[in-house]
Amino acid sequence: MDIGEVAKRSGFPASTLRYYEEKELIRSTGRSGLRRTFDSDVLERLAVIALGRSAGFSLEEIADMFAPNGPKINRQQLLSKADELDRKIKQLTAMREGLRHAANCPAPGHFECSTFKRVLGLAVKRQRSGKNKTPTLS
Amino acid sequence: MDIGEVAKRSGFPASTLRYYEEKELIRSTGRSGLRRTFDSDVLERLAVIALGRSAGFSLEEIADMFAPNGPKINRQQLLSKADELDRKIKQLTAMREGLRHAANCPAPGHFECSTFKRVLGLAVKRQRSGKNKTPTLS
DNA sequence: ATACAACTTCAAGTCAACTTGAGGTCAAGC
DNA sequence: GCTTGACCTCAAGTTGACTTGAAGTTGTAT
Repeated sequence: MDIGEVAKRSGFPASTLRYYEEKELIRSTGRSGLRRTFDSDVLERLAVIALGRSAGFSLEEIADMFAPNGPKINRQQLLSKADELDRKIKQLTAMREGLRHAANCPAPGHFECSTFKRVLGLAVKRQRSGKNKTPTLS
Repeated sequence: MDIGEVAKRSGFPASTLRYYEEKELIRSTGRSGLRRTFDSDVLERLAVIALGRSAGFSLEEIADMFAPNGPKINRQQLLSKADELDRKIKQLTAMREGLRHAANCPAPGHFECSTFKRVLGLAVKRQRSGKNKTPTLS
């Protein structure tokens, strides 16, 4: 496939695909003349990238997930990413419930509502360990 | 509390807190001399912000959630944010499972593994409708 | 054969979200 | 009463993730 087709099928603009290739998140399998040709499995990779981005992961983190990282796969890293996702999922779930509650809570300043607070309390439950990227309440 | 205390308790640097105030994501309740004073409930707001950011929401989107938006609360908006979160949670769950599978899948190129692909297929299941921010497979 | 739409590179531009720095103010402890 | 450290403002700088533009090349349809 050429870049235009990948663009159409993935939803990413061609410029982004070139950018991703430069950043080594995807690979073109060759050239036909000047033009890149892509193997169709690039679409799956792009799906993972889209997923990861929407989850708030940086391109670098996503690249890490793809990384063969030496001769051995870094299962440990994958698992720890999975755990990270797990925590994020719990937080998002709490936040979702908080929003749903807020949406039909009579309190005027709905972010001050006690139910919402409680839910948040659960979400932000002290998860500090060394240097964490995202700030947490103490 | 002064800004230093908020910084310490929230994990956000003071510079970020000033920035957030400027962007009207948080409010200082007054000044003591030059110095901002914050009400302790700013900590909850900051927790929501941290949560939202980690979920990949922009500051603007988060601000929208806080917005009283006229005399009436925009429940509709909150609910639609909740739904958005719900979709995101499903995607993240799929990705988490994918990662866990990949971590102990014998396949060499683990992102090419069929189980993982299937899981992804579910995650990215056509959710297009008008202009969506995040690219999707067709 | 010619046109032209779709590709190419490379440099520069943009935007969000912060951070840093210079230069200044102030409250509290010695 | 003076030093000092934590605060202040405002402008400019940084980073990640792209996008845009200029200038050139090429596959494909007429």
